[in-house]
Formats: sequence, C-alpha cells, structure tokens
Amino acid sequence: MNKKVQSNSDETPYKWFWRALDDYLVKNSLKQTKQRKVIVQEFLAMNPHVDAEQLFERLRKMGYYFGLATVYRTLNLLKDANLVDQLAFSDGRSVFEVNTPDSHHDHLICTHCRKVVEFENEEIEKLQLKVAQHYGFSLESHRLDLFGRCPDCMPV
Amino acid sequence: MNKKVQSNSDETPYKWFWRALDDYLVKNSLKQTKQRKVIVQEFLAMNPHVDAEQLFERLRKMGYYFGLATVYRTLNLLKDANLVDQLAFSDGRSVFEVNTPDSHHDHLICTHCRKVVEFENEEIEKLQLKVAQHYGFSLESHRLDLFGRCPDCMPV
DNA sequence: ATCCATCTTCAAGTGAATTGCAAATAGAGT
DNA sequence: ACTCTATTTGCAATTCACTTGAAGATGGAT
Repeated sequence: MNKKVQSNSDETPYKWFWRALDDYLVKNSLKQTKQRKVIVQEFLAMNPHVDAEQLFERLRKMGYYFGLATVYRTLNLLKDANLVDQLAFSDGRSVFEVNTPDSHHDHLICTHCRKVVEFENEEIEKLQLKVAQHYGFSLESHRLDLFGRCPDCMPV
Repeated sequence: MNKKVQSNSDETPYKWFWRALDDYLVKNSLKQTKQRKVIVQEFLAMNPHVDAEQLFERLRKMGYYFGLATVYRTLNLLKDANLVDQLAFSDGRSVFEVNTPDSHHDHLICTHCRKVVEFENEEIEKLQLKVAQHYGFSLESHRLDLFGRCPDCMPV
C-alpha cells in the first residue's frame, strides 16, 4: 500500500522517460524536433492525467503555437513507444498518462468532489495476473477504478 | 457451435430488467414503444457486451429498420435508468452491458479482437475494500479492466 | 375519441481525433 | 558546412461515433 512517489524536484525527474523516448526515436529513424521536445516536456509537467486539448491550450498559453494535430501525433508517438497509456471515457474524451516501467493504473475516485488518488497494491496485481492466466489471457495492462467518498466528502 | 437462443417467449430470464425498465418509464412519464421493446429485447439477447452498431445491424437483419439514432437513444435511456453501463475504448468505440443489481465490473478485454470476459474474484474485492479504507474512502463501486491477448489471439 | 407530450425518423450537426499534402526541417552522408 | 531526402509540421479537410433538430407519428391519460 505504498504510494508511488515520483520526484518533484528540479533535477530532471523523468530521465528514464527521455532516454527511452530517445531510444525509440533512434531505433525507428524518427527525428528529434523542437515540437516534440516541448510537447513532451509540458506533457510531463502536467502529469498525471493529461487531456490532449488541455495540453494544446497550455502550450498555446506558453507561446508555442503548434498545431493540435502535432500534439495528437506526439501523444500517439509516445503511445507507440509504450511510454504512455490512453484512458478513454464514455463521453468520447480521453486522457493520457505516463506509463512507468512498473506501471500502475489504480485510482481512488471521489464520487463527490472527483478527487483522484493513485495507489498501488502488490497483492491485487498478483491476483490480476492469476485471473488472466486462468482465462488464458496474456496481461498487458490494467485499469482499476474504485469509486467512493473521500475523507473530506464523508457524509456526517 | 451452440448459439445461445433467446426466445421471444414469456420465460425470459430478464424479468427484473423489464420490470425495472417499466418502473423507470412510468416514473418519468416515458412511453413504451415497439422500437424500445424490440431494441431492448435484442440488446438482452446479445448480452453481455453490446456494440451499438452491431445491435443496429442485428435489428436490420431481423427486419427491424429502426434508425441508428433510436438505438442510441434507447441505450442512453437504459443508461439513465441505471440498467446498463457503458465501457469506452480508446479508439472511440464503446460497448454496453447489463448492470445487474449485484453487479461486478471486472473484465478481461482482448486488445486484439476486443472480446470481453467477465470475472469475479473475491480476494480482489476484499483487497479493494482494504485499500479504500486505508485512504479513508468509503467504497461505493469499482471497475477493473485487464487488457491482454485472449487465447485465440495469442501471437505465435 | 381527443389531446398533447413523448417518440421516431432522417438528415444535419458535433467534437475528438486522424489524414493528405505541400512546405519545412533534422540529421546522415559527403 | 552543404546537400539530400526521409521525416515532420501546419493547416484544412476528413473520419467516425454519437447527438440533436424538426416535423410528422404515436402512446396513453382523460
């Protein structure tokens, strides 16, 4: 039940991400462009849950007038590189999140204030793998959302 | 190849569903129309995981030329009545599923053929409750999706 | 049987995301 | 540093799932 801590300090917190991205670009003869660099940089700054349109707006406010298509293409590149995951909602929108090597997509979502808390539980992960194996599935990723009231929104 | 046959007879196993739907319609001054009846009937026959377009095609093949909009509106009606849930995929499509009173929302989803298998795991449920309590959340409901390749879609 | 709010149909509209293409550019080879 | 060219970008057009508007049809309350 240990909460995943991702350093917030100024010292390049996502070295592994940039290195993995660089690897992917080189391996696939893709190019490092200013757009990609800035988009990824701001994407990481917005972590953990990034909406493409919001990222686009953020870039725009910072003075980067890249096309929305470029933002989408960059996010899809990261998805292809297996560095991010896409979470779809039933209203048609979706958010992107960093896919850490030991990726966790477990959320506690407050049904009242919509706060999202991420958690990680080794036992649940193990059981998930067991279930998948039981049905003959390989397990690529997962998503677990628990809905309820957070402490601040508890009814008296 | 034993196809599950859902007869039109009165011994439908979804009595509770029809009753709940009827309640909802009456309570909200909505009407029982032939379209709704047939769409719901075929929706239930396609259970557990129904794609709106597929349902539309099925109806068409059975000689019911209802508009696609009507199919969507009926599914949304069921969603409003809390009788079905909608599962969204990142490619923009989504499927609907019956929301039983003692509903479990645990799925194995094939990332290749989109097949969905439902499962239930008592241990995982217990751990979920534990996690929620640990963070001071009450637990109202949950959704667990495991993504991977099903046996039929395993790469050689 | 009448009345009117709700429904259906069909077409047009929406909005997120993708794609086609010409111009720009990264970066390998020279 | 310069060339060369495959990759990228920007922009507009397009796609795709889904929704909505409007006008005629219909359920069901009276």
